[in-house]
Amino acid sequence: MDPLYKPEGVEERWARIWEEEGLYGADPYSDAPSYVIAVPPPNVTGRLHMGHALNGTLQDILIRWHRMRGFNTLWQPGFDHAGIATQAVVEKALREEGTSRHELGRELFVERVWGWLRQYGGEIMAQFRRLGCSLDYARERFTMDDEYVHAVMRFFVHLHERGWLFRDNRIINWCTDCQTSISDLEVEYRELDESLTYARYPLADGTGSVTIATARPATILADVAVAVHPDDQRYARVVGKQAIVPVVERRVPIVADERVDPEFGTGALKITPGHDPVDFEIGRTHKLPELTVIGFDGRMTAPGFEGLTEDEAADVVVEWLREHDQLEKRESYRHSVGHCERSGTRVQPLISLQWWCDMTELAQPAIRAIEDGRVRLHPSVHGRVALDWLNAIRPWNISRQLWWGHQLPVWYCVNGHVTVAETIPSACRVCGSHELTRDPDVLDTWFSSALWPFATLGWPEETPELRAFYPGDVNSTAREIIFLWVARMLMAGLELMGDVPFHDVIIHSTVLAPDGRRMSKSLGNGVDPMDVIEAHGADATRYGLAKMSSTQDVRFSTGPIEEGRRLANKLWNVSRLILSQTSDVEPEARPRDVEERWILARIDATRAEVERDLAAYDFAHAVDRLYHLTFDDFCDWYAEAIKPRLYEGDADAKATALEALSLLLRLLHPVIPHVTEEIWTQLPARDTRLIAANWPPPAELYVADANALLRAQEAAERFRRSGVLTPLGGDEKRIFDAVVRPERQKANGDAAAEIARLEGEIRRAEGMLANERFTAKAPAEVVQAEREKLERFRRELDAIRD
RNA sequence: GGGCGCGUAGCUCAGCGGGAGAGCACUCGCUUCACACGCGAGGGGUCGCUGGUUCGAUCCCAGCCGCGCCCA
Repeated sequence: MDPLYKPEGVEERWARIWEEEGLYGADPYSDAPSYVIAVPPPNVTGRLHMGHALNGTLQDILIRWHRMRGFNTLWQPGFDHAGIATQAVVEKALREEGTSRHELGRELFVERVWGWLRQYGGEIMAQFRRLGCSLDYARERFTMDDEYVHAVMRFFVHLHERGWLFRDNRIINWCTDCQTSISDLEVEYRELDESLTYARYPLADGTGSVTIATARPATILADVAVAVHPDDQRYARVVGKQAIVPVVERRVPIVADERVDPEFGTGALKITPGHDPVDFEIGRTHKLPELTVIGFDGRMTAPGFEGLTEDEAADVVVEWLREHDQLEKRESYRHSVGHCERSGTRVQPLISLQWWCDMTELAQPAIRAIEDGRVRLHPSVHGRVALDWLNAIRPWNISRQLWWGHQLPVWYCVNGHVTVAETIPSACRVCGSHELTRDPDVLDTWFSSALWPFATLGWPEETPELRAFYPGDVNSTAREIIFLWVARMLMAGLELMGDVPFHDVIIHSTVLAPDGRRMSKSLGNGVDPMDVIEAHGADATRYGLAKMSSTQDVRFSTGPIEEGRRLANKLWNVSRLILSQTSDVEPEARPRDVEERWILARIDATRAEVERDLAAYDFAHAVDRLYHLTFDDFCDWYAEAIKPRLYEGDADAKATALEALSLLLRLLHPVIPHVTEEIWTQLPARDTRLIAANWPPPAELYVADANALLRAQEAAERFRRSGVLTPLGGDEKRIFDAVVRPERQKANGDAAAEIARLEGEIRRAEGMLANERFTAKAPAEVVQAEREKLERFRRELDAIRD
């Protein structure tokens, strides 16, 4: 064994062996209790980013831990087809070839996408392998697999039969760049500095005018009303009258509606249902017409304005207002404006004929599941966020104007009837017409991901997998995915399977860039986890990421990763020490001396603490405990203390050391699997791979009397600090001599400093105890503890002075 | 605009009602036969600010100042 642990090669080798030996595989026929995590399906075109690496690490720690505890674990791998992202990638490639999807036509285009995916897709699973993630790779699923498509079609038909799907012209978020609608959750808001235009709308009866404020003057052309708040006294007299829209000179009603914010602008709101979501709602309430003046290319369609950009049209409108003395003022205005998160293009709210899913009934069981704790979010604050969203849930626009994805199982006949069917129908359900046209749209990607926890198991077929592995246990994901995935998986699972898809949802921290901002491609501040693995090893990366997981967002730093690397190296070296001296024995706990009972007790206590941490999904603390167990307890004290006996050839000490090491390796394995497996291989008498070894059971036998250890440690500290040798006897002295080796060490401080330190402590304790209000009001045990500390410091001081 | 969260050692972060912690960085001492990716010791903090509650506040409450995220 090399004195320096080098992960290169070792890690790849173990990852390969574990997978080849089938140790990642789940068994649907096993009698053991199952433990199931479905990986949040990464985008098939994506590459591993820090969020994936962190999430993969946490899930793998849980999976490996449960596997060692005897659970039949399934970590379900696979991909999401990522409609817009994948289509965009392939379209870009086509553009570079000088062609386009429209030139190819739909069928050829879809073939191209498959071809592209065969060549470049799915990279992430290889990266997960490199990280040591023990997904059951043989079970990889893709949301575009035939079986999966079947599940999606079934889901659509099911929702349709329930009466929750409808087709309607409603306002949507249109991306003029992607040429598709996008859901509310795909819109990101950005602050923009623009201007607010105040325009006077004359009253039709000639009794004056109403001034409105708008950030988008071009949409005046599509105004169909003016609205004011019903309680707004300023406008009470005009409600019910008519106003004349500038430029187009349209007479429109002035209505009262509570959704108008009296504080905004003048308190009078122009209503443009065709181009604003709130106006759309108000328009529907008041049964107003829905006019559109902007097309799907973002250009004006209004008569006389055709082809102009919105800004150009705005200039014309404002100029008209100025000429007609109806422009009151323009002022600068900062507001947040929706942009397509994919393309960055400003979202164009438009009215479009789309398929929608009414979510109200789907949401109710999900709300109850969260409320009654069948699904728990960690940290729990996210449960409330999810509930807020579910309680205010809105119809979901599920159709996308794309070619890549699940084409809607909807056919229209020449007579305008709609047929919804899982498989291609031969005739219209209503009139029997054979002239059917399939709806060209595809489903929102999240529509299919909602089925992930059970469609991957074969639903709607009743497979052994579905019986064995549903419901699952944990869903681990990033905060921004709560609504996109977690809530929708929950709703779909409850609706189709009658049970929650998982019981615990871990919302992990966001790993920020070192500069404290979010890692982003456009900022170029991202850290590639594969570079980190390359530089420090997968084990170190896993350790570091677990350490950086938290309820809070954490800036990425290499510190914790390097800590993991040192841990691996430390473990490697203490293993070298023990293995080099113990080739003639087998691991067995035969503790004879106090330090042996002590380390076994420490290992067991840490086991219990780590179990508590992991059960609470507190990975950072679990990992921290393991670090200190290894460095401080195992290496600094235990290994040093038993060295003399190892060198003497004490068979009991050797056997116990091997056993202690074997326990330590098991505790560390879920976090740093490669190095622990590599060392494990060299242990004598192992009958299994470490990945499949049993997690140490509670060992209450070794509740050790640690006083001798404690006194030796205190004496060591004092000696090193002050040069003062504390009189010790028996085990205390033996341990002290073995670990400290005072004959070879120079003390650093001096006795005077140690005396001063103790005197300070005594003054502090005396001061507290002299305070009558403290002794009278503080709990008795606190006061008592303080008295005992005082006595101890006095005793120590006396000992030094002697 | 609504909601949530964060400001603790030079850096990254724990702690969240009874003596301010870890890792890194820094200083000093160690060619100690597992490890210099090591061992030992040490310096370094009015725990964002201002009030309040309490015998006691980094921790609880209120306000303020910075920073961030989510939702509209």
